[in-house]
Amino acid sequence: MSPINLSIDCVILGFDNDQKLKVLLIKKIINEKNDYQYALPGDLVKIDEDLLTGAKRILKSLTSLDNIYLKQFYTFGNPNRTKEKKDQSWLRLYRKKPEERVVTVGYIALVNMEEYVPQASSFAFEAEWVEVNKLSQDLAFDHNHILSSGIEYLREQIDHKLISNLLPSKFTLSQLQNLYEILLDEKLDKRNFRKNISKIDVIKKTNEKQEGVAHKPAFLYTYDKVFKEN
Amino acid sequence: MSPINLSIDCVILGFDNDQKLKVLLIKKIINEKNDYQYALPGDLVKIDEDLLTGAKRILKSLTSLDNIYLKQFYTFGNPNRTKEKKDQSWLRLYRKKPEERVVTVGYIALVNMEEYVPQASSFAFEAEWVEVNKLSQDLAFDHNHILSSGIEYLREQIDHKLISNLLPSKFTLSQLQNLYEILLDEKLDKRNFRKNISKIDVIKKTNEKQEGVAHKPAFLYTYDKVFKEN
DNA sequence: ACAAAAGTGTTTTTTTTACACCCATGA
DNA sequence: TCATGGGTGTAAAAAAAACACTTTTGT
Repeated sequence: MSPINLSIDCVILGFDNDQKLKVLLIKKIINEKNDYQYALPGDLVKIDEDLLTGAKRILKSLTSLDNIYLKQFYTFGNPNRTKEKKDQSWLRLYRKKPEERVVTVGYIALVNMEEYVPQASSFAFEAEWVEVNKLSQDLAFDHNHILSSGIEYLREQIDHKLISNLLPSKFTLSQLQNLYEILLDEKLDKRNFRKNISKIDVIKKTNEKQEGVAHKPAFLYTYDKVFKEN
Repeated sequence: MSPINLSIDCVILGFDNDQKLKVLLIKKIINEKNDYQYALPGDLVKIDEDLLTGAKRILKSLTSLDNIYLKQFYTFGNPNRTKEKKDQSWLRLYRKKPEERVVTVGYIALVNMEEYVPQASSFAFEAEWVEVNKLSQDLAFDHNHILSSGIEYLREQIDHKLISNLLPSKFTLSQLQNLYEILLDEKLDKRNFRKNISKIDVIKKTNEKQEGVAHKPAFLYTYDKVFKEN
């Protein structure tokens, strides 16, 4: 039985105040003419590394993002997922055995685009935020499918560990509501939203307020320290 | 980079009318003295087989269970998950490279113990239903952990595809309620339960009734045909 | 003084829970 | 006729949804 390669692909979703959900993609050179292809940051797992450790290493090596909370969401094992013509060129350049099957484990994270600024390295010659809604249907391998599975996973049950990673350490309730609205893709009522948030005991109000805004400054909130550390 | 082996492990939960949740385990011979070890049915994925196809093949080859709806729930990749002493003996007997790392994808199913009667084959010399609550803490590899993850996954959101596989094609609402109570491990109110079920549009009442029972016969219900086929 | 976002409570509607008796059958 | 599980509705409580005005700041 010949070997199956194992890789990890990271769905990194970014958010800033422009109301658009973005995904972090890398550009990969696929031939000597410097043609490129967009892909999720991903690579092979090392022989002795835990999957989560691998996910963090790969993400850092391709985009320099570090200290990100990543969560496994699904494993993609279609035997033909790397066999399409569009993908062979890159595989032949970078993989010792480009014809071999690759099963990939999907990890997801949310990050604050202002706090985490990606810098391409390794075989990524660029790392770029792309608006999810404007995404063309031609990512590498089955990455369009992996991306939509990741987003779907996220919407199914909002995960405060993921969210707390995205937000700055102190944030306003409007920022949080904004994020929910983008993730859920629906408008929420401000008063009801605040009632609900007040029931979440890992979110705490601080005494601090926004500064330098041309309106009534909002109180800042934070995720419980213990919660963030686990 | 030396290869990573990929396997699949199946958490098959069984249910009959004795009110106990059971898991299907196989017995594996671990040495020449015929000592054995309990394990979840699982084996290596073939080089060119889809994960779901592999899960079905492996389950069938070890227990002869066929035509089971299986669902992927998590991938377990701790590099030491097969490295414990207790597991080396079996690995040396059956695996070409017993020292190599194995990442395993967990699949889960629910089956009707009366309809699906396991028969051991391949390296399983027995296939046996074991009550989950009475399970000793010494399954092969990290299978205790995989089993509890599977059960937790199931409880988090009841999946009617899994449930419809478990139940006979026609069932009473008491059978269904019984199943919910075992899965959720709590008593449910009969009237409220029926109100809720009536809102699930893939569950349909038939005109048929139970026969040969020493009490008022219950109407039989069924999952929508289209639903079962997808 | 004005523009901009912050903050705050009450009523209505919907959903969920609690609860008890008669019915049809086989033994 | 008795034991067994089947089947049904309503009221109370809890949760969710709808809704508008005043406040604080910078310009």
